[in-house]
Amino acid sequence: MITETKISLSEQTRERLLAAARVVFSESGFQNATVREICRRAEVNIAAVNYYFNSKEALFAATLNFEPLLTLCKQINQGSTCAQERLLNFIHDFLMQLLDEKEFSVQCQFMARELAEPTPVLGKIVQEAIAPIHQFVANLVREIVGKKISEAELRRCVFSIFGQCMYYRHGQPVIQRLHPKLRYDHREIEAIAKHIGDFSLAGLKQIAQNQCP
Amino acid sequence: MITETKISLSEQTRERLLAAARVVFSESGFQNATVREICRRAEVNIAAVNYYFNSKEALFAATLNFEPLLTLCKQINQGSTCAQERLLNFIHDFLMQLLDEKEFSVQCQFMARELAEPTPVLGKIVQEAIAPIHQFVANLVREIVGKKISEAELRRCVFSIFGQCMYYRHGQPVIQRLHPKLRYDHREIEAIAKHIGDFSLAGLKQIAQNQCP
DNA sequence: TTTACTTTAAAACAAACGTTTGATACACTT
DNA sequence: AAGTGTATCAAACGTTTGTTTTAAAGTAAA
Repeated sequence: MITETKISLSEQTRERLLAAARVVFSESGFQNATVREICRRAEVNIAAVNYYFNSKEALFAATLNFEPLLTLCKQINQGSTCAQERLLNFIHDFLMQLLDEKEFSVQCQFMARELAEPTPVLGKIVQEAIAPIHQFVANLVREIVGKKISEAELRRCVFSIFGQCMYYRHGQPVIQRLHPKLRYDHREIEAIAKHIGDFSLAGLKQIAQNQCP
Repeated sequence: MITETKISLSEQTRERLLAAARVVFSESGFQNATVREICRRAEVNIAAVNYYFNSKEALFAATLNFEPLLTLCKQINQGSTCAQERLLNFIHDFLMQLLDEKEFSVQCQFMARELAEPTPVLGKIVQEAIAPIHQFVANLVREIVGKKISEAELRRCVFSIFGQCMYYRHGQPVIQRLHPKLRYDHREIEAIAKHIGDFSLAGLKQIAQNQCP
């Protein structure tokens, strides 16, 4: 049992490091985040990063866990509603994970940040998270607009939906200056989700009409 | 006249510095761009940056010139077509400036980059460029959907339009991995502009219906 | 207690950054 | 011809970064 205590102590610092890393990385991004700041918040020595993980980059990779994002897609797929309804649900849940600061879902923010400033682990993130949920939305869109849509146009529809969602996160520094009073509270996120949902469904319907006139 | 020669030589290095800075800043962003790289490309000494400008930041501020972006808005306003048509024109021209690598319009890319990684001159950029063109699009949207729309909903419409456009630039590293063959040539940009235009006009019509049922 | 191993700690390392220095070359004025 | 101010240059400065080192402390087994 003493062994367990020792391991658990060691695991404690490892976990503290991971927790602090998640926070700092999501706040400052991979590049701006410093190992010193992470260790300071975790209250561990600077050398701990290279002791438990081998590098800052490996620590960053270790903080990645996109399961909640992917289970979101699965759960929505299991719901037996129509494609339109599922798309609305996805937009809502995705925005919640993306914008709600209270909810613990830093993974989504990593994904968002990676779009703008790619890090060495971008490949992993694209493969494990971004590609699957893009595919998920692409499937929904194809169901909605019909199978006659071309690959290129389908891709643009997916980009239109993600672009609208991501702008609220990417543009946050700018949006904050344009509209200082705007806060992403629960009510605002609901309103944004409804807007993007309505806007996109109407857009998709138009694209569908363009395809088979 | 000898004085003129001397001054013009001096101006030459100053201009070479500015030109190189525009390129490097737009390629790598403010933070990632190094003074050494800028000077290397301009073929001037490192000290030139702090000699002609006082700092890297002031050099960056000196590269900013949003006139072409604002004249774009004015030109579109002078056209006497309907609001829908003017919005389509704006989306097209904006995307051209944003995505076309051949056309020399780094300013738009600065604006885009600033969204994701704000620099100390973000305030200036928001004030001089982003706020005006957001206002420009907001006016167009209000013309299209009618005056009953709330400020909040109007804001979301503008974000939807810019979000769609910006995603192609912000998401470029990711998009490149998702669709390696995709290139932003002239034809592709035209297709993107048409897609976002159709998608958005349909979205706006839907929002208008929501407002006055 | 002694031994072997793991974990922590402070300090130093090497590299990269923006910036500054001090010397040098040049053009122009007096 | 001497003096003045400007432009350029190589070199170094002071920080900050991720990483490594080296030794001490702690822990479990012999």
